[in-house]
Amino acid sequence: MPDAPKISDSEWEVMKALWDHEPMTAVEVLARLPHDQWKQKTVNTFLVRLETKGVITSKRAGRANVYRTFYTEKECRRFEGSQFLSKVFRGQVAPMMLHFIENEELSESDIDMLKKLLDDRGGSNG
Amino acid sequence: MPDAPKISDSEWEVMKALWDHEPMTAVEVLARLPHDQWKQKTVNTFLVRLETKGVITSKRAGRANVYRTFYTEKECRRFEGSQFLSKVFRGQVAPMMLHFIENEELSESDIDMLKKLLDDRGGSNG
DNA sequence: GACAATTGATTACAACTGTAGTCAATTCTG
DNA sequence: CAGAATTGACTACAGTTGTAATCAATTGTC
Repeated sequence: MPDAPKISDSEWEVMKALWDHEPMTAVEVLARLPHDQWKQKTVNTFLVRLETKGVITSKRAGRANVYRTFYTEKECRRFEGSQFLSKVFRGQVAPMMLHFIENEELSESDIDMLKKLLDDRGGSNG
Repeated sequence: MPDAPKISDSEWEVMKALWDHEPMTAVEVLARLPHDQWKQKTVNTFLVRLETKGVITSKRAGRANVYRTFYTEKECRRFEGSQFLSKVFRGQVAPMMLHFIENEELSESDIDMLKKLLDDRGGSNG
């Protein structure tokens, strides 16, 4: 998978809607987004831009365009994740993990799950 | 601490240099950045913009402006981190952690450290 | 003191983003 | 078929970002 192009904040919202229910028309995408977040035309613009960037594709079906994603959410997360890691945490994974452990809410079961995952990845304090 | 304003990718590079060695003049900031990344004038622009945004401050010292940060790296990480989390991982911390565990390099000692941290946060699989 | 060097202030300019509106073609509807 | 409704295409326009150059003031240098 080649590097996904840069997806803006608003475009990410559209992408998440699309990943959840693709394929969709522009009207359907709007309906899937939080109410009153954008006008229909705004969503249209985002879809056009995303297609221009090569992140989604479209096909005419009757009167409307039907859109579907070209990259998976996982792929885009990989791209954005490594960008974020290097920009904000200087590429240092452990400090980043520490940050999130300290700053975000983790349930007991989240913690258990993560510990199990870390066990699978090795280390000796399991 | 109020919410830090949005810091762009390039501005983050400047901020990291500043956090490491503040206070600095524009010339010193450039010297601290990876060689040939930007021209002096470009770095100047970033510093001006960061000050306009209220992320750094400056004081005239002789012929040059001396800059220092207004927000700590930790504060900015909190802001960017939660933005990233909600944008890319829909606010779900555990899937995000899982993603990084699966996609980024973690040394044995990183893993041990993280497990200890998780132990301190609770959970039963310690 | 005249000229050179330094450095901030101001200006430039295109691409990307957020947020739509207008125009025009297509398609229902009666 | 004529008018209404739908929907894509195109256009708009300001703010942000990347990337500097020019202009002007200040400060060394001989």
